Amino acid sequence: MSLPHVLLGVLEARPMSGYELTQLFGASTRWVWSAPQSQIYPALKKMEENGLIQGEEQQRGTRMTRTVYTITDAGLSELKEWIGTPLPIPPSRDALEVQALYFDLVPAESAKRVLKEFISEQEEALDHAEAHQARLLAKDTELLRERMTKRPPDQHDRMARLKAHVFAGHAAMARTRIAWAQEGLRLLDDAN
Amino acid sequence: MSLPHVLLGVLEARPMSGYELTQLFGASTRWVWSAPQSQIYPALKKMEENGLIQGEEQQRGTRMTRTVYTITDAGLSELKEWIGTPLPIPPSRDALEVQALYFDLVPAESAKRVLKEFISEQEEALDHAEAHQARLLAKDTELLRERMTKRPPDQHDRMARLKAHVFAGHAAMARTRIAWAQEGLRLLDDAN
DNA sequence: CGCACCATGTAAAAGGTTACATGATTGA
DNA sequence: TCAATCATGTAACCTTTTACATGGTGCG
Repeated sequence: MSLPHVLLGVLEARPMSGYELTQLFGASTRWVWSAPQSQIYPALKKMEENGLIQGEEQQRGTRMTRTVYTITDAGLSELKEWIGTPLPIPPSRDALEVQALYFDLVPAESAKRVLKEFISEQEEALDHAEAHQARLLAKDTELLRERMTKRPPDQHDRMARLKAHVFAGHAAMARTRIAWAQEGLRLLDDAN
Repeated sequence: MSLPHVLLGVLEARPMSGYELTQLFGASTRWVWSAPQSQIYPALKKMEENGLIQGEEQQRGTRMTRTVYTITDAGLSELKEWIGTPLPIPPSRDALEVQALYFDLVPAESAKRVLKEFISEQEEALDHAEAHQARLLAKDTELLRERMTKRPPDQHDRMARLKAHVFAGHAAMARTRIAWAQEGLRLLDDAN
């Protein structure tokens, strides 16, 4: 039940088309949420039916139209209510943990290959999170600027710090995971 | 594609019925994987069709039967291959992070309520992970004992340490998340 | 003209959740 | 006899993934 709320959160910054949203959510494992295009267009339609957003058709060139969606008052209050609602803990389902649980069944080399690949992915995630955190603290992202224009300047610092904190968390998690995997490499090397 | 492998991993310890497996995977958000009963029975059937496990019907009382599944050689090699295969990074999809990204839209009190609930869940997870880690290091869990009976004693320490390491990771992640949420509480309290 | 990008959809399948349904056994 | 637990399934629904499908626009 979260995708609509994530979309509302983005549209709170400014109106966007389905295409723009697919770019944001697409491919990049890097942002806080990911969703393919095939999920986004139907979601937008349903949200419009429910009155959470309002689509406006715009002409592009002669015979191409794009629909730009704006969050409605109803959408904004739905979003605010959701943000303040404690959600049920999602069930844990981490395949790497399962693999690690059974590392004793395979040659140390195989297990180490899995961990090393994981470490390099997490290092990339760490870099990305730190970079984004810095950009937010510097108030140097497009969406944050859009959001700030609608709010009194004395709130801008707090907005930036709260958003940066999410990516600080991302980074901290990546560091913890890397340390865990490195300890795993050490354990695998230990003579039995 | 992971549920069958998780089931294989458990059945590597000893043969079990669908019922026993549902107990293990049930409800408890606490173990490494969770799955409802309605997923487990069909999965077992399919795995038997694929020759990964072998079911044996046992009589219970007069007119009740249970099917106990044993991992086959094919199942064991499938499991081992999977354990050594680096898996694609799952897309990030953490609803709390999305909420936190928009905490500036709601009263600090609402946001703090969400974080506090999260902290107490994570504290519980932390306790559980530490306890399980200790139990594994002490070689004091039923399944680990079963597994050790099939392996030379000089491997037992390594088995226990590798499995304990998974829960050490769980614990480390919980600690990181708690620290993150506490920093969030501080930021929310900061005057704008 | 051709290529990169803009723009929007549908369909099929897989994975997961919740609810419904049924009955036997064990022990207090 | 009553309740807790043992034991196994199906059905409907929702979410997510992968793939297919189509065409316009802008620029070099």
